[in-house]
Amino acid sequence: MSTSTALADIRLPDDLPPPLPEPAVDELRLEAVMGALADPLRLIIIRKLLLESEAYDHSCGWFGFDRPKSSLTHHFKALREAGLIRQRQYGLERRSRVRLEDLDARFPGLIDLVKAWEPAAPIA
Amino acid sequence: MSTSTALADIRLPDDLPPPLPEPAVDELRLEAVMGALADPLRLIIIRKLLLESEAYDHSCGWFGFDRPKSSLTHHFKALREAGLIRQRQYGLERRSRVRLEDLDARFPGLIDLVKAWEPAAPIA
DNA sequence: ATCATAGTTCGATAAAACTCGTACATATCA
DNA sequence: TGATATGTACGAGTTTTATCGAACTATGAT
Repeated sequence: MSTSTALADIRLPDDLPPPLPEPAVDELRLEAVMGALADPLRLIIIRKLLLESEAYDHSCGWFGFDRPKSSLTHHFKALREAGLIRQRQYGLERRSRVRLEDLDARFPGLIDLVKAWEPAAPIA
Repeated sequence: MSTSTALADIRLPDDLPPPLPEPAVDELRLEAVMGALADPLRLIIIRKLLLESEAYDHSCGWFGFDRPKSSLTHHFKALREAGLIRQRQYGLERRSRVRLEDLDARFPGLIDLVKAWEPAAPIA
């Protein structure tokens, strides 16, 4: 769980770009999270991040959705503002990851529901 | 878990009024369930049924919401059509219960999320 | 029969949310 | 410097959802 010393709990900037604005853990609201997951495309996004991302964050394009860019921006923003994903700017790309620890802390079991979900129909 | 004989597993009509139209277990959709739970009032309904109902089904009025009746009809219907509650007509009243077994079977862990939820503000 | 009760249905309005085109901003690379 | 790639911001059109009043239905009691 922790590294060798207690001081290791002080996280250094870690060289990562800072996350885009997002709700803090204690600001996460179940109703907002549910609302964000009420959309099939957004469920696909989260599920794909959970099942197929190998420890890397992924840009919008990685998902391969055949949708206008402005639509994708809309959905990724919805996920970020509900607290489901964290986004960081890497040069041109804005990469996303699921806020696993935060979600597990506030809503244990939620992530498993998304993992187990099967889309009704391929949505692209 | 079971009663004395195997034949007891054949459930007799049980003298209950038939449930209003509802999706079958295998028709339950996570996105629909999430959508139904994205509303604070509907979360309150489910949570109150989970925590305060002593093995009885409860009518609309039992909840004590200060809202027009047509609004309550709307929300109870939304919950029923998403598969979260089962409703039966008892004379004048239409009593509701959470579809616990069905939800546990399809979305294990979901109910616990609602149980643990705390409303941001009293909604009435 | 009359009356009150519990809830529905309909219709209108208003507020959100989704979808997408266009224009824009910025980083990377030749 | 200019071209390209990733993604945002804004705005319009469309759809969905919420809210609520008013009229209605059906049950149960007096």
